[in-house]
Amino acid sequence: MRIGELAGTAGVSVRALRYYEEQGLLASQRTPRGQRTYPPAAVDRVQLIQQLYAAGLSSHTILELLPCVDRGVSTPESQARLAAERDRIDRQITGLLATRDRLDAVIAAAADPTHPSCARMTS
Amino acid sequence: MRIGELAGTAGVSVRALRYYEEQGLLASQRTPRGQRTYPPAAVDRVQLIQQLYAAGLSSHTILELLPCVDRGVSTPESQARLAAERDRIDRQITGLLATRDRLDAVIAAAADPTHPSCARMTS
DNA sequence: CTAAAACCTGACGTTGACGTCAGAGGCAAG
DNA sequence: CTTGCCTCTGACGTCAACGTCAGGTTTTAG
Repeated sequence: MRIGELAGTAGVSVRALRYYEEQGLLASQRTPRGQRTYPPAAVDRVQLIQQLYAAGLSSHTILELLPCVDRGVSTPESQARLAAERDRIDRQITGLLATRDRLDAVIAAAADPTHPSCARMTS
Repeated sequence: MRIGELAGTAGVSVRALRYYEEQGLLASQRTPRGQRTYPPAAVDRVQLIQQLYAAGLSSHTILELLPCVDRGVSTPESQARLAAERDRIDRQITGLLATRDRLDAVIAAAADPTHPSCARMTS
């Protein structure tokens, strides 16, 4: 498949795919005229990259961990990095849970007429 | 308290506090000579701001939601924004949980000698 | 009183993951 | 053949939350 189709299927921009290649995260075959070609498996690969970006990993870190996550190839360094990122994500989840609960409490307080710390017009 | 003490207590930089004030997130009294002064409650305020930043909210959004979270003052717009941000955080948590589980699986696979998809030197 | 430390206001620099534009070429349909 | 869409490289633009530096004032310790 060509780059436009991959972008549409994986839900990212064409620019993003070229950027991933530039960062060494995504390989491509080239036609004799220089156009990029991808195997179907590239869709999963791109979505994995997106998932790791969404978790706050940088291009550099993803580059280090991709062989590990994608094909199980690992070194002591990548294992340590992997564990470190896992812990970071874990702390991030903990913080987000606390924030969500705090927002929930505010929402509940605003919806509760018996405890309006704010001015309500429901009379 | 002055800005340096607040920064040290709340765990942020002096520059960040000035930035928060610039964004309208943090008020300060001024001495006759122009130095900023804060009440003790500013510590909690700053930590709340930090918590919201860490949850991915922008300065603009925090500005909109701070009266709501901090003092329960709310409008229909801020309530909608609040619910939207809560849902976004919820989806973010879901995604992070999936990512964490994926990393855990990779870590477990690497530590498991009975299923080494990678090359191991443990002979 | 003096020197260090803290504070002030601008204002430019940083970083990462792309967006966007320019200019040139490639590819299937009619 | 040509029209219109897709693709290419290269390079500058963006945006947010600060970092950092310059040049000057204020507060504090001794």
